[in-house]
Amino acid sequence: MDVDQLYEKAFSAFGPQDWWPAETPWEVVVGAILTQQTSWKNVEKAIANLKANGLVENDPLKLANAPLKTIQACVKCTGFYRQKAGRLKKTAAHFAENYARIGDFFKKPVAEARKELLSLDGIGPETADSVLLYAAGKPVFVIDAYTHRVCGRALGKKFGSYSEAQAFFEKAIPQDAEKYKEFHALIVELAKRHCKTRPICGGCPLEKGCAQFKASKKRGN
DNA sequence: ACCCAGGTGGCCC
DNA sequence: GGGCCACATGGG
Repeated sequence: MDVDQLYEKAFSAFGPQDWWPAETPWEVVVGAILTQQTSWKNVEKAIANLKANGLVENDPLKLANAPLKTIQACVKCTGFYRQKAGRLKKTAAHFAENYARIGDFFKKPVAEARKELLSLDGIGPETADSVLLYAAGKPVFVIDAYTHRVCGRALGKKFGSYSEAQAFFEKAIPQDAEKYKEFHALIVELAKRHCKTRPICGGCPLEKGCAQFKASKKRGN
């Protein structure tokens, strides 16, 4: 199975994912940091907490000026809360200090924006690329643990590094941000429906005989 | 009582 | 460049 087939199969099985629901691009940045090693469910709670305190609008100023303790309390439910609160505040301060509007940052050339994101504490390749794709709308393919897992199974691939995996997908798929968004979401969906840590039933999870796929459909998740 | 979650940075070799 | 570890809460 190649990359196109994987996409088509996953899309026809799951449909459009409408991923990363956020009211503003800045909210995507906040969510991207919070979701590290954490389920999205808890991130939703944390964002609701932040919003209840008026700390997330389409600009980082409020968060940059908020007391650390307040931010910590809001994001506690996402784990690593001392780290995340500090990193959120520092990231917000960076954008507040350097840009009149956060949108100015998203207009920068991808390479430049990516480098800048990676220079911030708490933003690594996946978080940076999530921001570039889902907040800035740049055609950057996001790699996560699921991508490595799913591709190991479905594509019979083993990527040695983040950049290697990213280069593979960006070469295999036309540079289309909407498609990249959908594809990444489908990969996550695909991975979630199957065994978490063990190789899947001997092959592609989307094949008809896949017992786990059937079971997950039955569960309705 | 485990295991896992839409990672990252520091330290070591 | 890769391998381990701390970071921490919430849910299965």
